[in-house]
Amino acid sequence: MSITADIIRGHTETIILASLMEHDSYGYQINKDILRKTDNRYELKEATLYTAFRRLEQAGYITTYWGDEKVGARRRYYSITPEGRKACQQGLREWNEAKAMIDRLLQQE
Amino acid sequence: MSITADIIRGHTETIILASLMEHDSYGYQINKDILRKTDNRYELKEATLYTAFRRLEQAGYITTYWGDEKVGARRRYYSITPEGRKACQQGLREWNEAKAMIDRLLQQE
DNA sequence: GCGATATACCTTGACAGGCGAGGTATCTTG
DNA sequence: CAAGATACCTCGCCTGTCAAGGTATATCGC
Repeated sequence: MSITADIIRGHTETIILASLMEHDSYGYQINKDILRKTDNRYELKEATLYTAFRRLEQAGYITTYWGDEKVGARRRYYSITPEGRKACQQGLREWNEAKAMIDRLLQQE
Repeated sequence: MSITADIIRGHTETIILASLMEHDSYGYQINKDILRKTDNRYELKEATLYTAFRRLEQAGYITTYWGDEKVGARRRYYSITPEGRKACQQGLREWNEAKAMIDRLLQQE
């Protein structure tokens, strides 16, 4: 188990949604953005990423379309829905609440 | 899935160890302490709590002994070991790192 | 031209932690 | 004497993660 594996668990979907709040994107790019934002310290495993996409799609939080790349590999783009935006905000609220709670439990003075 | 279920996941062990850093305690008490510290907003499920104790014991992070209660139900006390203290500090470091990372990913300005 | 590497997508099956449901026993309070 | 609090425990399911495997295209060095 990697350092951050289980700690991130449960935030994956919110992290993806937060990334899509900025603009439509595709799997590979989203992961590279995460890597960049964390100074190369973290990125999602591909299997985790793509299973999360399926869940988010099923939940109606994202929609998908194929890009029309003339060169290079095809890209499947994702777009966040209004419900997804709500879920993202909700996830953010929950994160802040949980963060305060865990901080208190771990007694950080 | 409750609000904090998956978010807490992975912190359970550190939370228990942090509680035992203060003083020896027993399952029921630890959970009530957690409940108190979170203003009645969170407590571990019993099954989660006791399976975590087994893992921590197996890992050598805690030792256990039976209390000598004259009245009431018997209590199994837990005591943190030096290795447990190290693990707790390590867990705390990881939490702080992960917290900063997630905060950045969720773009909280 | 060819192997390596990067880009870009995907699925399967195993694994581990959380937890619902169920169990035991003691003490207190109405 | 029933109900609820205290106090312990296990079994088996569920769900998210991820190692391992797969596909295809483009680029870069030799």
